[in-house]
Amino acid sequence: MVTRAVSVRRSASTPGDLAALRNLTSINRLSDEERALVRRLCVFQEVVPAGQAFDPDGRAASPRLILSGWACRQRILADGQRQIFGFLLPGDSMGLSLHPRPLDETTVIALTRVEYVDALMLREILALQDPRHDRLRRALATSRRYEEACLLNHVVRLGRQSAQARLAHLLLELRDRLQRAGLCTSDRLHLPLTQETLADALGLSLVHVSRTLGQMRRQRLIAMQSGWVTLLDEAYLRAASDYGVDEHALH
Amino acid sequence: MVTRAVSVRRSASTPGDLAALRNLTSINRLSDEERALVRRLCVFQEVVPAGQAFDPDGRAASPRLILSGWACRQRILADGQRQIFGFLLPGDSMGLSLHPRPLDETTVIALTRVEYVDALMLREILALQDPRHDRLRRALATSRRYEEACLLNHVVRLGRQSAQARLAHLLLELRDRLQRAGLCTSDRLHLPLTQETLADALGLSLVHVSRTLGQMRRQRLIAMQSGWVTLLDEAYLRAASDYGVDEHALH
DNA sequence: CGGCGTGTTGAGTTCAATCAAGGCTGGTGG
DNA sequence: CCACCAGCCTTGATTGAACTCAACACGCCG
Repeated sequence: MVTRAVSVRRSASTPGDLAALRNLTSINRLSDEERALVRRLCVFQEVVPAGQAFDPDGRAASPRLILSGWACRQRILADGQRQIFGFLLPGDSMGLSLHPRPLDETTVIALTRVEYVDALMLREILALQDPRHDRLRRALATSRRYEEACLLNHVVRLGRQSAQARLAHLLLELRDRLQRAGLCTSDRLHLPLTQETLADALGLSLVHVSRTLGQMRRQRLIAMQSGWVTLLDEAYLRAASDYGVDEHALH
Repeated sequence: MVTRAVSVRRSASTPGDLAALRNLTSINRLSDEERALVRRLCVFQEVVPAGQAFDPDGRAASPRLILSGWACRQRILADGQRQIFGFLLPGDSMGLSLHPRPLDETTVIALTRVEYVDALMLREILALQDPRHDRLRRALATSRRYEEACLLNHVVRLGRQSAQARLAHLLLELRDRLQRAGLCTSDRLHLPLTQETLADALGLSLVHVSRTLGQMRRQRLIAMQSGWVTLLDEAYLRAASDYGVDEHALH
């Protein structure tokens, strides 16, 4: 049970903003003005250590923009089981939608140390509908739609795919997302997730994830070392997991 | 493969509008003016026979309000398997959101004969942001949020629940939705779904759905006859499927 | 009547869960 | 420095849940 307060650290330095900017601009080129706006936000930079919940006290759910690190949306069931709905990567936002979404009500947990900026002010600025911020607003809306599209893919994985297909599909999706954010190459990604986390996302047991990954390694589909994954046979992985090229075609 | 054109029938009579109105008003009381607006829409009433796709040609996805009958959102995988994302009941809408959502891009299939109204004009009217239509707009937004909340529940079912729990959970959810719409009592609902449809929604095989339902019948948890389901032990079903009372608390 | 869609049931198989043990690594404290 | 522990990963053995294949029953309809 992670219920301690979020540790806070304000800082004028902006080490992480590049990642976030890259992600946003890869979706939709921003104006200099918007870029500067995002950069100014980094005054509100804060940090959550790994394993800790954002908004531990439940109700707050203040909007945030992730600069570095991984987080996930999850629900804990009555019997203690966990289901992960999706992952939040650098450049992703939470709670920024002007129209509240159920996704924004889910618990968010930091999987690694996460640097983020409080985006309360950003939300207020965007709510003004200033046309100068159109591109930024649209970029963030696209990002949210993308998250929802990933949720649909997640349903398909859970409902209709084998353990190996689920893993392959998720790896490809994460690779695509990281690559958009300029955070990985086409065949190699940093995956700071424990196998237990993968299991809770993919509806599998920890043990079976370990076995399946081992099997994929032996089949030379992937290679893993100290948190880095190499996709050795992307064509096969795509075919085996029914991963479409156009799945994420959003405008 | 269902690709024939949607059969169209215009009619001035409005037999189905009551259900839709009831559903909308149960979420948020409408003004007389809004009620009249919805009723006037019934000029655009049309019908799709069971098994047919809405927008068969792909790209259209015109907005609609379902008056009677059941439909589902689904995706067909490369190997022919089907995954159902959720069900659309009388009073539910599709494609009405002003901000396009991935959910609205999914294929929608009529599971029974479906009466609906084309809501293109309604969407245009709502886009005007006329404050007199505030309640209606909010009711529809709530309905969309509800759909998204159901999608999250769906993920939990698929990821972490047994066959029996999945069925129990889904039955309770459908009961709640139908009851809101004034279309069923607290313990008895009309379920016009084949077991194959249930299987494709719950990520199970047709055969296993049949077995599990039979088992639930033998355990006196439910009773079934000719498309009607009776929940004989709601308390047990709730507990066994971890179905929360407050799961659908949306404002 | 025969065919089709749907539901049921049995037998055998497969995939993934569970239980259990051990290994590796990194950190902590004696 | 080393002993110890905790967290994470791996592997084997066993169990169990759900799948597949197959046959058959039922109602409906042309």
